[in-house]
Amino acid sequence: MCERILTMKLTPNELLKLLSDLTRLRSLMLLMQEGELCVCELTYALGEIQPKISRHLASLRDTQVVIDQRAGQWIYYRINPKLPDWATAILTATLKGMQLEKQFKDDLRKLHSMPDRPENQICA
Amino acid sequence: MCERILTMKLTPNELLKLLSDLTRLRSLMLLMQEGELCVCELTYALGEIQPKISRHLASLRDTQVVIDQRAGQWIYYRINPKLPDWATAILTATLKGMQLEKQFKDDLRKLHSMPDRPENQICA
DNA sequence: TTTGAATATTCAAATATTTGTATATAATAT
DNA sequence: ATATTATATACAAATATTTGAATATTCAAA
Repeated sequence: MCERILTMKLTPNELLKLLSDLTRLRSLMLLMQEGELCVCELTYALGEIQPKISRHLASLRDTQVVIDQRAGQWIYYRINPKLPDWATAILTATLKGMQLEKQFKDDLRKLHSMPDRPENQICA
Repeated sequence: MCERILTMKLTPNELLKLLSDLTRLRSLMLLMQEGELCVCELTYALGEIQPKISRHLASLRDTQVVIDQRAGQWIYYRINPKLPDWATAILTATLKGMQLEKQFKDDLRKLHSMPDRPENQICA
């Protein structure tokens, strides 16, 4: 009997506002590249404090740009696979641009160098 | 002898910040759709005051997302044709999303209904 | 050379967004 | 139960952005 809001409409302006913040942008681009990451991985990769990452992920979750899934003590985030085509196209084009940026390369390197990185066997 | 700054690098974050403001977004989308518009056309189509439009166009010009060209008393703006591929792809995808929005359709309709619309024979 | 129309700029006020710090919740292991 | 780890949230302070109003500039026509 648990209803869901299925009619939430994401507008281009809303998505672009979310992408305009560097912390959210970096997080989203890592999710685009890696598929699925937990909060502690993003926190480590970006070198930011945990509440900051959590807050930004919450705004992405609230707008359904990302979805989350708990696995024990970890919560994994990924890009919502049901985004409209135009939104996916914006994210893909943005990733192309980000892949040219030193900061993005550094973020990826940092992520892969994380010690005791939790293993995510969630993705179906 | 007039030198130009040719080495200005637009980053994804910078472009996305520009796209995050609704007035700039609406202006850019009209430019995407129509090719070339002067300040008074954008002012009329968006129903905003002129200084507001001018200010936002200035920020787009300063970052070279758009270029301008004077024709008598009018100044025509258009998307910079030399944008990097990823940036063009973001704008194209955004247009796809905007074309679904009532506001964008209204803006276009308003533009086309403008009385005494200046004729722009600039585009080479 | 004055007038009017189009556009640009300045700047302080209003508004929106992001941040750090502290604290809360939830799951796991002991 | 208690401690520990991961994550979320609240809220005021700090920061950034946008706005309106006034004014300046530029061009063309008279």
